[in-house]
Amino acid sequence: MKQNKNISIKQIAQLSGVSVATVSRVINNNGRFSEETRKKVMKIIDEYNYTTNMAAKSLRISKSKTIGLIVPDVNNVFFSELVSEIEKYFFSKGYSVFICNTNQDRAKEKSYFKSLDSKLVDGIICISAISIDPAEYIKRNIPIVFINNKDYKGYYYIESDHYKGGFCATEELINNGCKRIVLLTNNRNSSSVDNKINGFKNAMKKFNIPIFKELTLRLNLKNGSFEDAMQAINNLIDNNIEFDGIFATNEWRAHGALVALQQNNISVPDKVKIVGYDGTYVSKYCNPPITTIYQDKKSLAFESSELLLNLINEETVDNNKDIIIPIKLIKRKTT
Amino acid sequence: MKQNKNISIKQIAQLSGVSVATVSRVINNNGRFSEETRKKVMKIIDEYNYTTNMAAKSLRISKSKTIGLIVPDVNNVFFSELVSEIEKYFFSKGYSVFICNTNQDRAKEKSYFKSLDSKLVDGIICISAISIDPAEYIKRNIPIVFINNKDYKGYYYIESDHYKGGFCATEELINNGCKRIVLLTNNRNSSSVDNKINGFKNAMKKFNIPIFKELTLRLNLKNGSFEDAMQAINNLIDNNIEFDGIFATNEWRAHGALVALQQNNISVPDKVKIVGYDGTYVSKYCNPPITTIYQDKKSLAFESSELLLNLINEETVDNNKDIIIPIKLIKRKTT
DNA sequence: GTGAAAGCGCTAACAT
DNA sequence: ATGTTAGCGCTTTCAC
Repeated sequence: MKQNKNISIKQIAQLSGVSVATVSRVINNNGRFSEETRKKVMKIIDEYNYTTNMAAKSLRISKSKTIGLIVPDVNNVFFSELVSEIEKYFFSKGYSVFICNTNQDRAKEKSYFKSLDSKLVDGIICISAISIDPAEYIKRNIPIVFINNKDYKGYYYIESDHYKGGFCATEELINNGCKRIVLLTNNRNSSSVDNKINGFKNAMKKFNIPIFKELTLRLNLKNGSFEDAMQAINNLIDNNIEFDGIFATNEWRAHGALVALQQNNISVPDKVKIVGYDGTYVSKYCNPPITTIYQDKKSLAFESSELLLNLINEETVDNNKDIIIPIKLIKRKTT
Repeated sequence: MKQNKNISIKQIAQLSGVSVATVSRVINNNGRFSEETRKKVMKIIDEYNYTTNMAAKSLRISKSKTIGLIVPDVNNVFFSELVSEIEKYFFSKGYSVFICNTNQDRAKEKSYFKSLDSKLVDGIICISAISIDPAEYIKRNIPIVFINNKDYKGYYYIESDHYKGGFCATEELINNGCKRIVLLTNNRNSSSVDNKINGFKNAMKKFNIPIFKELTLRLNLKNGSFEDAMQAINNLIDNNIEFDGIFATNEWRAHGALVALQQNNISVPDKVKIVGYDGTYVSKYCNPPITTIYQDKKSLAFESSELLLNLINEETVDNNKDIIIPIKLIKRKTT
């Protein structure tokens, strides 16, 4: 490295005695240059430790080797696992990723769509429970892939088999003798929640177990899933509402429920059984570990990343716009 | 919005009957235009829902309204809390952030430095245990701020008071009667680990408690902190090495130790006391909750973000290159 | 207060 | 195989 300031193609051209076009061809390996010139040019490039100015390149080719990743909350393990897998994939392909945390805030999400568009990202992966239709905010024709969300038509989406997830979770409780099952979920209407609930309902129906209104808890997120779930279960106990099973649609809720029961000296799984959802370390390392529905985060991340990259590269893509990833039940100590 | 394709300043100029220079002045509020022209121009801008092409702007002004955030592993709560706080801060200032997960991989970190440089980020925040001196890979003169790492000279850094953290953790164990204290940490030599260890040693010295070599466990990260810590503690037990206190330098290790003890029916805190480090929900929600040293993640994130932004804006910055954030002991059920 | 024009670093069409 | 050149969209200097 001869100097600290970055060098441009123009200067490389001068230093190596060729034209800028040739330098560009060498750099991008576009052919139409001799081996000899390649060496000359590469020598200078190495010597000066040249790196391309991506702003200029992006401006010129309208691609940025950059994607946007929209996520409700990196702070939640389930999402952070997806983030790290997606980042890993795109890093390996030479892309950088903008992390866009929405905190379920529509205005923020909107603003991020605009900003990603203006920064010329080549594509977007959107993991978001409530989200908005990007079409209004993205002017350029770039691909967008949704994870666990098919609320908007016309996009590609990848999701876990939430219907089956809801069904299996419920079935597990029923198979273990539960008759009064609490559904512990949020109050959002999104395809993933809907599917879990449908699975729950159909399992209940199949085994002729009644669904009680007072046991159907659709929590409004206030203090975080854990605290809200704890409080909700405490409410049931305080009001002497009986229950012997809990299906929680994420693991913070499952864990909150578990802790509430323990604090009230209600034995798990003897008196009450619990099934959680996601398959993160929350259910794995708590005490006792919680039976859960495992979402395959690696596949979710891989399939969506690969699909997005194919769409970016305009490779022919399977016409099926919906990829469903199987879930599985992990039996542990709460059922 | 009249059309889907994005519109350029040139077209806005034509549509509003002024020059591109004037449009640019209006957009950037640079003065030297009349209120009347402002209205004319803004009307077209709104009508066509114009957004600036950041690649072009970046190229021109050599700034991108973008920062890089280098982090060992978003998947670890401690880091993800920092990430989400930093992202929130920069979003509010109109910046986007590139998430760069290094997984402690030097090559990846190197590669990210280059790529961030070539994408014209305006600054970098680096949270990284082992890291490399960025100077070699960043050609442009942009500010870089380190969190919890002062291994490289000449940069600004923000860190928790790890010396005091190590000291307080150890003191807490000693005050609770521990005589044979296990130090459970990693085998990296970084300023933050060194400081924790110094705090540990000085506390031991102050109270005249001997440090035993067989209790000084500097783990090589293999299966994750939790698993490695579990195994290390199991090793001690299997080899009949006595101990009555554990200072773990993060909470996964503290939790792993706790679980290992529980599986061996060793009562915590009766037989062995544990103090962890970081102050995430890992120590808060496990059973029993673990006494820990709390790092103020919000302050860490805020101070480093604000400092970086000031440096980017070339505002005069306190000459002190080292900001130390106080830690505190959170007493819970394991001491 | 406004406009013309240069140029940031790059690619690609066209010419040779 | 190589060079010339236009132009991506923007800001900014300079002239008026």
